[in-house]
Amino acid sequence: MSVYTPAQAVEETGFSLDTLRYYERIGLLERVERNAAGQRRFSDEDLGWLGMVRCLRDTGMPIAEMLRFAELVRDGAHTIDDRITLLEAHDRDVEAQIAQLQEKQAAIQRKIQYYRDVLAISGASACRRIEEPRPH
Amino acid sequence: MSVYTPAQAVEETGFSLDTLRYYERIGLLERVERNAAGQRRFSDEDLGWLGMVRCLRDTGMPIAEMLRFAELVRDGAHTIDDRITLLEAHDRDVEAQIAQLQEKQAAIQRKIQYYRDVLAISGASACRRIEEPRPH
DNA sequence: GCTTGACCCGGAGCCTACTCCAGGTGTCAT
DNA sequence: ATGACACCTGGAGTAGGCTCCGGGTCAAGC
Repeated sequence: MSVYTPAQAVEETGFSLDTLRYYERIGLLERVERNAAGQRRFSDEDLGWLGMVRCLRDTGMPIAEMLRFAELVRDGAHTIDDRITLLEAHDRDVEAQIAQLQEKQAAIQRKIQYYRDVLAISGASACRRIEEPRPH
Repeated sequence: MSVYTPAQAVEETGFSLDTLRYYERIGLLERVERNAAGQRRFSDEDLGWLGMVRCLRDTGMPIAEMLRFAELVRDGAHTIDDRITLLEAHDRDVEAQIAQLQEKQAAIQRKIQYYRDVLAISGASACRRIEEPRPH
């Protein structure tokens, strides 16, 4: 059970201090404790939650939906079904993102190979003229 | 060698008409032909390029970098090395995105499983008290 | 006792990538 | 010939997600 200064929270979470304050303002992060001087002291729980936020954010969940999730968490144990439903939907979403990235990546790699072929042909001394059927 | 009305181009590319006009304005798409009445007539080449743009956009390339790529394409065959370099960098970027998504997805799935376990335990009649070590 | 540095707050500003608007034009069916 | 419709233009506005600013407060070292 330790506490963390703002600088330490930045270090641990990878969010900027401005972002942490922003998340607190919009209610994505519950009001963080303050010391006597009014400075934030983050708890392990805060950092745990921020880890979850990072995970959701990095997988493309919009803030509005993270807020819905935060609300469910705040509302207690009887929302666990709903949390599962939300996370499952997001999981499917991430799955789709991965599939789409892989598909487009293959296209990019084909394009790279196409360019390599163009270079190889134009470099071959026997063949000075270059056909460029798809010029981009 | 066919031409496409704006509505057909929207259909084929999946971009909105506003987006197509926006891309033309910023130079991501070269000036599209107009008919006598001033209306756009998209060519196969335009649609091919837009396919590339969609691919790059969907894999997270920012517009500024797509503009760099567009410039290389416009500058002709001697920029093919640079195009390969750019696309290879992007390919690595996409690879990293996929890896990161997979990693975070695993964390989400663990969280879902954790919630399922909580439900299972709290549902078991022998055990009314719920331990929630990580309450989110 | 004074500066430096880390932090506070509310509010304004910014960047990206569109998206919408107002007013106008050409085409076609009724 | 009169709508309805698809489209045009330049410019303004929007949404999401931060990021920066100005003015102020404490604590610590010199």
